[in-house]
Amino acid sequence: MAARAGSGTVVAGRSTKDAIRDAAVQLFSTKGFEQSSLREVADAVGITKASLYYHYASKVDLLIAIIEPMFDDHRALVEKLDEIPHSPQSVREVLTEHVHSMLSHRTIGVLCMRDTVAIVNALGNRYPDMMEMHRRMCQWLAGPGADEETTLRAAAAMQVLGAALMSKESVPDASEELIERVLLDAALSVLEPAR
Amino acid sequence: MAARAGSGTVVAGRSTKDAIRDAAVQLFSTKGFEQSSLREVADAVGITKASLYYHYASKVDLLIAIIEPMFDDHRALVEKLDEIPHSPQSVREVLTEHVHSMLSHRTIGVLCMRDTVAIVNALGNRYPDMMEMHRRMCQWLAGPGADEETTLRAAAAMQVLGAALMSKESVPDASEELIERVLLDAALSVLEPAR
DNA sequence: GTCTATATACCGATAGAC
DNA sequence: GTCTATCGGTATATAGAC
Repeated sequence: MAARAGSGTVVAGRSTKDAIRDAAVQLFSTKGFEQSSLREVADAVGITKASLYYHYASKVDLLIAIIEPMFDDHRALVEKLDEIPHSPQSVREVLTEHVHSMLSHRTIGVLCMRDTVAIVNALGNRYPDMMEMHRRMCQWLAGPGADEETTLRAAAAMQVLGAALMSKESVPDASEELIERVLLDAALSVLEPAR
Repeated sequence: MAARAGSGTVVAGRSTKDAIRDAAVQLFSTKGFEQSSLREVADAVGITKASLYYHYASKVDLLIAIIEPMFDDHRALVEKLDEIPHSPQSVREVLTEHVHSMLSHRTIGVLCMRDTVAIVNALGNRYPDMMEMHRRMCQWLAGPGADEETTLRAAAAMQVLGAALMSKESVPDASEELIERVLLDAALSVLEPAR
């Protein structure tokens, strides 16, 4: 597939399939998954809806292509947790890995954070463990036998790391190193009880 | 179904209009605003879609009836900020008022947090300042002339307070007093640079 | 206030020509 | 790979009887 002139907008080196995914990320992030029609995605790419279906079998398949890499990273981390003993050091390591993983998926961050219901609705059947993963992460973070305050602090710490997914909006020019350092420190301080 | 004097039919002390709103909150929170049809809302109440339109002029009007109280509280706080000088004490007071306000709207918390894009899309024209309010709050919290780290810490602190809106999921049985105390302390610790 | 019935529009998805 | 054309379904919203 080479670059084309006229109404075609395919850039050399980037396949139509990738262009569709990128346009969909942009659209889904601003308008939401359900609020965006495949006709709008196709228009943004410069093709028709029928052509889009040549590359993706369904709207959900397109969403999966967008979400799956981040989802796989998150699952890989969560499934390790059972074998990691809960200690101040391991907490720091797990949080570091998590915030690092989130930063590497920043482009789809807003989509994940602000359109969660639609995504869960669309992918809930395909990934039944989707909801449980966040819960397991919070639970491990709180530690065994955690009381209500500790559980709440763990949930709040996860919220802090969620700020990484929206850092393109809040601090667009900040380096990943700064974001990782600051959010890790912030999350750790949330986990500590009042001084 | 006992009719009462004046306008409005009352079922067990609750008007049909209120019943519609409550059913919509429940449905929108679990399925999302756009994924929920007015037919589903009407079915949950036990009326038809056409009857629902007698009480609410449109789907967006129904959403407004749900969201507006929280939105008004938030705006009232944000519009005071210009006159509040930035000090450790005023930061604590503003955060306290904000988390208190959020806790009082916990029933629509999940809807606001997990379906933001759909809500902004539906109400964006009606409330143009919706997006800006969060930004102004973050900016005030960071203080005048804030650098990137401080700005990021302010955004993360706001994320922590957002945990209040999902506390029904994370710590269903916790008291409002506990949640308010813990999240306020957590948010304040996020704002402080590394020790 | 609630109903039945319907207008109108757009959606996801498919068929088949080129 | 991309197109035109269309199917079947469902959505919001309305009209008018009771």
